[in-house]
Amino acid sequence: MFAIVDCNSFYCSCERLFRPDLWNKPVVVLSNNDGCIIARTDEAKQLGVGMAAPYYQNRGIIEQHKVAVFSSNYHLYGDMSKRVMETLRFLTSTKQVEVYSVDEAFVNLAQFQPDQLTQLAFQFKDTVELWTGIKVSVGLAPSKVLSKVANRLAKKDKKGSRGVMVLQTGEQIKEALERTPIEDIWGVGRQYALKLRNLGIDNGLRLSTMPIEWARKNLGGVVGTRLIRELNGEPCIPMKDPLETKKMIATTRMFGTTVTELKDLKEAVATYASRAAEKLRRQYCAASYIDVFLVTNGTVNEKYVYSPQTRHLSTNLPHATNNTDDFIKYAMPLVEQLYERGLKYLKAGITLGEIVPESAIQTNLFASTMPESKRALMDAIDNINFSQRNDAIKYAASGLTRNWKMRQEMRSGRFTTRWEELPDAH
DNA sequence: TCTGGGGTCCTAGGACCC
DNA sequence: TCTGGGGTCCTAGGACCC
Repeated sequence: MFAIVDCNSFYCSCERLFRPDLWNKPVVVLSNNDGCIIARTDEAKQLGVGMAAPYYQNRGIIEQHKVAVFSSNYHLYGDMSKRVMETLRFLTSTKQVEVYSVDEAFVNLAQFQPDQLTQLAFQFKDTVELWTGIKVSVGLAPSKVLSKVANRLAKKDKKGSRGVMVLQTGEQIKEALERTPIEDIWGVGRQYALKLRNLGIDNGLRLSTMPIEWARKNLGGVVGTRLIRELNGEPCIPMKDPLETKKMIATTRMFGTTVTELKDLKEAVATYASRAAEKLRRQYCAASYIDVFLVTNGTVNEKYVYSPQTRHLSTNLPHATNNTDDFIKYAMPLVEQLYERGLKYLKAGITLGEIVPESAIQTNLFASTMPESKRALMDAIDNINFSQRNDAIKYAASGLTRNWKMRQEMRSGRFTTRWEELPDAH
């Protein structure tokens, strides 16, 4: 059996922790650059605020109903997420918890008896809420896909289910699948939902009765066959090893305003390279492949139409590294080659690939390896930047003025990770 | 003019997830 | 005027090998 524990409107719940006056009031959180709505509470949902919808399209409703609006505050959400995950590990064991995303985790329950499960599910919920203040929904079932089905139903009917749904018997599973529209099945996205609906397959139960071979042909091969099996209670998606490292690391951002100058693009990419290198060092890895991309949108002379175009270039480094200045050194020429005067730039990003453990860096005979002192310097920069403020120390290539920097006009305090932003108690 | 039957590795792109 | 920022897995097709 598997459990999925999912935080309710996670980003909004984090904001409410420090704003008790917003309890039971509509709240939304915006994406970087304050572009889209990426989290909303039930109250905001009921007002008709769309998910992942551009902010400006919902501005009318938001202002009319005095919905509280926050820019995203990833320091706060990241820290609260850690606390939730630690609680789950405490209740089971480190090895059985798979952090699936910032606000949800799978828990492998193989070690528990069937008659303990319902009580355990409530224990997860009550303990997380007591220790962190974050409300969660819990779904339990024989496979990961079914646990997601259970979780969704628990969330939909918070009063009736008290936030917990356990699917153990065939009857329970059947009924739950019948109540789940096809597009709400984990693994069925927009394309497949359309295809399935056209075939008259409109809920989870119908999909579960389709032949495996049909799924292989029509739902993405192996992925489709796994989905059908999971719906039938056969676990096919294993728990992920928490020690596995990422295969690629990317840092990309929209610009706060339209960028046209090469200098600004280079500053932005240098900044993203620093950030990506930090992520790499945090998992004790090194990379030898860089891909830089720019997204353009028409020319400076044309009138504005939203039709973004991506261009990218990559290069292989002579040896794997996790040193920020190596990445900047190799990324800058790529930016220069990609740049074309007269275009408007919306967004840029960098992806690092060919990732290997730091300990296994294959050094090129002719390239000098990173000396000890260099790694110590990187560690020092990371520590200062984490404990003080971001970019307290940065590379000159990242620029000082940063015209392109994203907007974050409504961000709350970093209450749990910055001493100077600790909330006052009155 | 015609012309086997395997393999491997790589890239691009689709589809999905949060 | 205005549309996020990450990731994963899989397949198809081309190039190349013997």
